[in-house]
Amino acid sequence: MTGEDNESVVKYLRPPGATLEDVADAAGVSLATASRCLNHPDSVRAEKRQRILDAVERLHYVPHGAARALASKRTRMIGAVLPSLDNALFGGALGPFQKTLAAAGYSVLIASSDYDPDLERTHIRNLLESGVEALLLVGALRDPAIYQLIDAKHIPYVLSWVYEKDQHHAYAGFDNIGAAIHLTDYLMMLGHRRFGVISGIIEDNDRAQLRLQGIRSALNGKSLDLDPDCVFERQFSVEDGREVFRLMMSMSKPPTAIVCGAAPFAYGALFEAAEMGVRVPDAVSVASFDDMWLAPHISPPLTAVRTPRREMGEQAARYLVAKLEGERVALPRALETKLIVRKSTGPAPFANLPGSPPPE
Amino acid sequence: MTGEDNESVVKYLRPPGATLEDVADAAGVSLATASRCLNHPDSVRAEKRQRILDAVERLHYVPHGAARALASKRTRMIGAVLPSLDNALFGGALGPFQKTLAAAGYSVLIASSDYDPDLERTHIRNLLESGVEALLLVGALRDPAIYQLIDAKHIPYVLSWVYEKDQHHAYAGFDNIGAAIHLTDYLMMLGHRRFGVISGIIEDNDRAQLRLQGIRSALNGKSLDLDPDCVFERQFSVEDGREVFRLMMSMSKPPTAIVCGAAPFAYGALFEAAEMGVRVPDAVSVASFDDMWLAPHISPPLTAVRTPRREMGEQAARYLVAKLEGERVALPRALETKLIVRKSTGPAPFANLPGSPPPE
DNA sequence: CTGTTAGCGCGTTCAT
DNA sequence: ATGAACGCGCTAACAG
Repeated sequence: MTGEDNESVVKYLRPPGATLEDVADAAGVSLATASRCLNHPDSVRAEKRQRILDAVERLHYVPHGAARALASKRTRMIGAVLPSLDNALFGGALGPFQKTLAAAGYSVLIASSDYDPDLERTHIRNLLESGVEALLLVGALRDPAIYQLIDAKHIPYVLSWVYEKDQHHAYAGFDNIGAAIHLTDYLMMLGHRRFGVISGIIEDNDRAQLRLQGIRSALNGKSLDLDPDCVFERQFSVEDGREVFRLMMSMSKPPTAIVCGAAPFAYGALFEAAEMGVRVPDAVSVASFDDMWLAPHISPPLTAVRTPRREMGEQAARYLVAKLEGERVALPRALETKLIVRKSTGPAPFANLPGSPPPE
Repeated sequence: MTGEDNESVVKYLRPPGATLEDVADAAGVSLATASRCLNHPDSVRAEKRQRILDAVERLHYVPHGAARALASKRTRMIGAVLPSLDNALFGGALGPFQKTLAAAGYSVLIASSDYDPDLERTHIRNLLESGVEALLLVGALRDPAIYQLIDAKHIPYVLSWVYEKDQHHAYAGFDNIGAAIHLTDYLMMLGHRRFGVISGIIEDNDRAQLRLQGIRSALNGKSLDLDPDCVFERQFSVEDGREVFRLMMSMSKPPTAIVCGAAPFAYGALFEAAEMGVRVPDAVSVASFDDMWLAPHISPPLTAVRTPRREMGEQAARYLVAKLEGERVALPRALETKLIVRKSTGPAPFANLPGSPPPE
């Protein structure tokens, strides 16, 4: 790429901006006093304080974060590694997370893992090196070595999008299994017995695993099984939703209810249904995780599980701040999901009423 | 504390985490050599290098970012202040931005301004204090004092989402006026003469200003005027899009073409049209900025201007990295927008062919 | 190639 | 209330 000739290596050097010492000199006080003035204003006589503040203003003094961090052992930075930044899903948590932290005086360093465990590990490491005082991660499933790495630094972290009752981690999340069971139960109550599932890629994604597990569990509870042929694993995309829907409808015995592990799948299914002339929910019901802004507007309006994205971001932020401020805080509790029933789900075709067994 | 052999007493007092000195000791080399080993591996004899790397491994050594930053004057952090993180719009640039930077060894500190200039100023200041080596901002319109602040630090920055030919700033953006003109011209070519506009809040938002300006300019080019009563300024939301659409349709002389400054407005308009039974594009055409994933799927598929979000993120990242690496780089060129014509736009009702004046 | 040394800019004891 | 001095952990000359 660029030349290796050592003498022409251009380095980035920050031209010396004003330092606290400059400010101190300009104000005719000692470095120590200037420092106090900025960090503990009350411990400095008003008169000098004014002089110092004036100098700060005049010299356009900006504190040097690294120096401050080194001396105080505080960076006031918090890291967040999310699977993706490109969509509204994780942004829905990241925004509030950042906002809450900013209000408390913290900055946030972000990185996206692209659903790649190795990339995530790398980013976590880098964030740790950058000196983040805490971490926000998504999901709990990762190499234990990563947790060791974090623990070795003794920094607090929160796992979002999942929740376990154990004490191993702090969670700012919800019960994926429970939500999936709830959704599936609702569908079964409508008479559905044959289910189709469009899931995200299971590997390395515990949210997807848990949701699938919940669906199976609910089915088993009614002595039903999830036909493996009816479970499709795809990358999150509308197109894949469309494709899988088409696939399902072409089966000899299509499912009467389709559960989508994420919103794009459901949108795709609904769009494809409209295009194919398949009536939803008359011919087939479609339900989804992640109630997003589009859900109430799409046709038919989508029945979906609201995942508490804003709440996760805020709760995670509050928890971490409390931890960092040294407060004794309890582990956050599970956040609620809510099944929002709209028009994309209805009674199973030929459904018997609840109570009478399905025809078989 | 019992059984402390004198050797470990010192360490005991130290904060968690091995330091480079510990590594050096453990490897039986000097601090300097250990440092070199990590930063310029080739300048250390293979044998010692191995010993050092082993020690690093064994002690779980993690470099101390702040210390490194202080000594090297490099933080390898880049800041980004976006109006919002909650939606896919800015995420569409942020993701690629972060990815590109990560590949080059940089981390990104983010903050959302919520379209609030004061908040933005605060965040920029904080990022500067945090030691970011460069900045990504959205739009060019802000208090000159902010640019002075940034310039005082001599750090490079890029303005995204807008583009000007001047040399004052580096842009990773596109020509909002040109895109708006192009879109409006297209609509006029279809015979439209009476336009409605749903714009974002103009104040402090130059993208919105520019787009409106472009629409006006195109109209003026055909000796037409934009009726002030047909211009609505709203917060970006589907609901506002719906509301404004309803308002417009209830006018005595409704516009035959609606230009939306952002996607949510267009979605809202289309949803509301469907609900009201207003036929698009037969009764009214709807077009929008920001071609997003939904555009091709919504009904009718939305005619929209594709804004180069990914490209902006990548170009901004590449430019900043090049700058920071000391390369002589030209200011980035304007990125292309593209009008994607779909089914939401069509000939104006009762339209005369291009050339013959509209009935009046 | 390697070790010694001098800071980087600031917070924080200590004295006063 | 204030100042002098030390050191945070590391990089980058500078010698050897």
